[in-house]
Amino acid sequence: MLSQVAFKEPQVHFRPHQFLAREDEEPAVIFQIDEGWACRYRLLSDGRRQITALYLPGDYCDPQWALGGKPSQPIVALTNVRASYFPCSPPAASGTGGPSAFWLSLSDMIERQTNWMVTLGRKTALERVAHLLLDLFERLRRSGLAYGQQCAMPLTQTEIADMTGLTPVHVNRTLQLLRARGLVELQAKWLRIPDLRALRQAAAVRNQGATA
Amino acid sequence: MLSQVAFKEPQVHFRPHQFLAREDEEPAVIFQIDEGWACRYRLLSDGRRQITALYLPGDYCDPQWALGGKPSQPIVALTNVRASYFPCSPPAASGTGGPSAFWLSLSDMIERQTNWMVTLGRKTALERVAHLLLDLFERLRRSGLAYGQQCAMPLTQTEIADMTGLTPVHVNRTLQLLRARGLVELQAKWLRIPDLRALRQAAAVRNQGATA
DNA sequence: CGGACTATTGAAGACGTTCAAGGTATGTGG
DNA sequence: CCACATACCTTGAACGTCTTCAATAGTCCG
Repeated sequence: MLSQVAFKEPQVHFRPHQFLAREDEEPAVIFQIDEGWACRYRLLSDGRRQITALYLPGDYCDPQWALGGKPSQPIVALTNVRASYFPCSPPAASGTGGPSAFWLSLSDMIERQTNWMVTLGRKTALERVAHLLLDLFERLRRSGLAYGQQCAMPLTQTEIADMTGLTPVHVNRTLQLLRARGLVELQAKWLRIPDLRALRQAAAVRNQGATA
Repeated sequence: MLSQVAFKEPQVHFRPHQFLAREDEEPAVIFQIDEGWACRYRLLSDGRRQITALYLPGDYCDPQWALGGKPSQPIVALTNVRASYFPCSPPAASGTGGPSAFWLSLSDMIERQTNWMVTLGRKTALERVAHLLLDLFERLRRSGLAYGQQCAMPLTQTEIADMTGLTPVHVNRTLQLLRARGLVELQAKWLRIPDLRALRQAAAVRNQGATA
């Protein structure tokens, strides 16, 4: 599939549920998502699923592959995805002054992963869902994909459950609680956050610098 | 690699509860643990604590610092710790054939972190504690610090609770369950695993290659 | 020997799960 | 345009795992 080399940036498309990478398969390339959402996950033998990373436009997928080793978890498209790709060797190796954007993005991902360990280990359902919605909004905003206080939110409640370590039923009830408290407006795959500060507090996350 | 530097390496010692690094403080050096255990954690405003990484002998602390950015979580010694240290720039940048041991260790750490997200999000108390003990044993064994089926286990039940996202009380009960089922023997800070395969199954982890 | 931390036990309660059913939206082919 | 299928969302009730609170016993170390 990837063998077709184009003149410009090589690009590739995926439909929902299509795999960008499979478990234990040597990755041929690293993707950069141009449009759409994807996720990495692990399935336990009895069907329990945990999503361990979400890839949004601009994200590398997966930066870790540049360090060597096969992907231990599959990556699948959640929506239609358009992506560029390039060889697995780190783009423009470090050493040239500051760390490149690529390595910074790896650092970001590790940081985000660490924050999620805290959320999964110690937070209530409300805090978990709040953290997720907040995370999505702020990442999309940094990429210029937020419009005022709004952004896209294509995840189903089952997918939210698999990110937050809850059941879909309880995610449903938790979203109702968040709506009832006026912390989020969420409908038709579109998210609006009336009061970012309030949601941050509800998510029990450290106050990031940017408040604008 | 780093442990084989001929001339005297600079070394430091830490006592239990002493900080190796504080939050938001520019790290001056990267440590390599020579002896003892340390951990990274985050504290929520109401006192909930989640440990997000455990550093055992041989581990770098923290490899992520080579990518730039300040540590967002403190690192504290759990036991007496002896450590070497060196500047934060990545030791012997990559490009010389395969990735260096340093980068592989970063890759290991990311992998371990991802596995912990699955455990914290989707596993029962028994599976969590089993996973932790298994993880410790296998890491120590790889460093030659296991003796047959046994290894040191200096963590208190409260520390186990802060790793597994449980309460100390429930950790206590879960350990009793593990003992009653003959999956672990644990006393006087010493761990024995009678049947590694059985414990792996109880932990619901993917079967690693090495079974010996 | 005293004090602080660690481990253990019991009882009550909360948060989230499970099971089951019904309702709503979306897309497809006739 | 409708009938139908599939996925997604919503609601209720019962249950279970883990938490919380509280008290006692054990261990370490000056």
